[in-house]
Amino acid sequence: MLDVKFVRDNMELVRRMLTNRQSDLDLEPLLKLDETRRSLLVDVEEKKHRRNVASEEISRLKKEKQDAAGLVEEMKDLGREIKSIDLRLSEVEHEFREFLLNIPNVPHDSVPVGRDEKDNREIRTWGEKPVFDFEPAPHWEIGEGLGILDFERGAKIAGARFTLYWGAASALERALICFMLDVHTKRHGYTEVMPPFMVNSSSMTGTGQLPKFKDDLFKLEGWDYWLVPTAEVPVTNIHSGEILDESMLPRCYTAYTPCFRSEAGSHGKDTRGLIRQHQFNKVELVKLARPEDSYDELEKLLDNAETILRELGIHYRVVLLCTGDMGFSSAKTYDIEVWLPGQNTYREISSCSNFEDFQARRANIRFRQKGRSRTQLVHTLNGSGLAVGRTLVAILENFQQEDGTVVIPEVLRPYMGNMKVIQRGVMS
RNA sequence: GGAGAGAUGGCCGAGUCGGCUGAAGGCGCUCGCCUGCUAAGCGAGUGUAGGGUGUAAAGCUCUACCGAGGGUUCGAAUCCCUCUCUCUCCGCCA
Repeated sequence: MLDVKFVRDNMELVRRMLTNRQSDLDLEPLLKLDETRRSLLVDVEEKKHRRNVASEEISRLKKEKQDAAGLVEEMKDLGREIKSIDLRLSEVEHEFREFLLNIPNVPHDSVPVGRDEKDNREIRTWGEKPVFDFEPAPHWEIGEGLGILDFERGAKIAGARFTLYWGAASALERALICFMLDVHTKRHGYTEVMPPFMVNSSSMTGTGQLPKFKDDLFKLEGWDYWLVPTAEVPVTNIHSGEILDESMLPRCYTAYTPCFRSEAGSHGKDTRGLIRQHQFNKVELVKLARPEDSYDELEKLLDNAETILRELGIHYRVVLLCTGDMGFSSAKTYDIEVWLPGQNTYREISSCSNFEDFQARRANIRFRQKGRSRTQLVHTLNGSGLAVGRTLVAILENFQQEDGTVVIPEVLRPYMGNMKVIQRGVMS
């Protein structure tokens, strides 16, 4: 959520921002609502003041045993007026807030202006595409061939976009989670948390999933509970409504959670394999930082996420998203795209963003600086570190051998009872 | 699921028959004084948000907030209703 005062004072900038984001949102209604809201506020507050003064007067008169009936009558009328203005005010305020909640964040100056993913800017690459002396297979063929990924039964148990892992695949998934958490906690200094996997509407609004992206979420019938689409939601909201001490910043949290997404609007896209599932595992990195540090923290967070792929020895590239391709809440986003030889393409495996104070204003996360009386909003950041399912995909495709087996990266072997190669399993 | 107790400022904790209580008292914290050092002592200050005024900061001023929402009343932390959360006991359960 943007600050109204900022919108009011920077109309041209905000309009340009909306154009750059390919949005045709008209800001006029917002200004109108803001004006109405403030004039009602001035009116009702003045009336409340009068009432407060009169109430004291009544109390005084009564103490002195004098007649206050006239004043009481007058105040009855005033009370009715106040009530009706308050009612209108709350309607206007609600509408006003809804509008504000639907305006996307302003991209940082360093973000390239562009239409779609074709205008994203490649920042760097790491490693090289592996060379095969055979035709590399896509992961679904490898997984089914080894008997460790069972798409048919996943669909039978739940439906499309659900997969059953067997044996080495589930062990590998578990190993990846442990490995990632260990790297981030022991080497990068993050604190591990395990949050609720369902959250309420207020948390979803805090990080920006609601109200605009309701259709992408799974909601529990009869409850104000939503399945988390990413750990970003519960973890960023850990400090919602709190005022932190400056000495506590930056806060660096890492969390493993499953993620649930409806994938509405992507019918027919990535239907094969593990790329686009309704449920997948992810290790997330979340930071709360001082505004002046947040862009340095973003670079560090990005590097922390890249470390995982470097340790695994898998080729990737880092891409800076352009204005037209960025997420709604983000001010700047880097995607890490991993190389998938079986599909001859790069796929997003992590998205690292600085939201500046956009989420903090919604979730009301502030901090107090020594020597300053005003509280300030923190900056929030997050990134995948990494998407576990897609990492498993990358391992299968990058380390596959001609006989259909897959070599396990060195760093994961201690987590898998020193298994070196995934052989054909016992799916039955 | 059944029975009961509670929710007040950073923390503890008072709020009488509704009125000058944004909230006593204590602790903590900040600044100053005092003191070989430390401890103790003394003095002052110490919530958040929004609006108006101000070029801005400061300041001044108003409004709201005692779990949340609604009601009664000229006026509610205080009375009434609904909800949420916490705690205790019983039952059930991984």
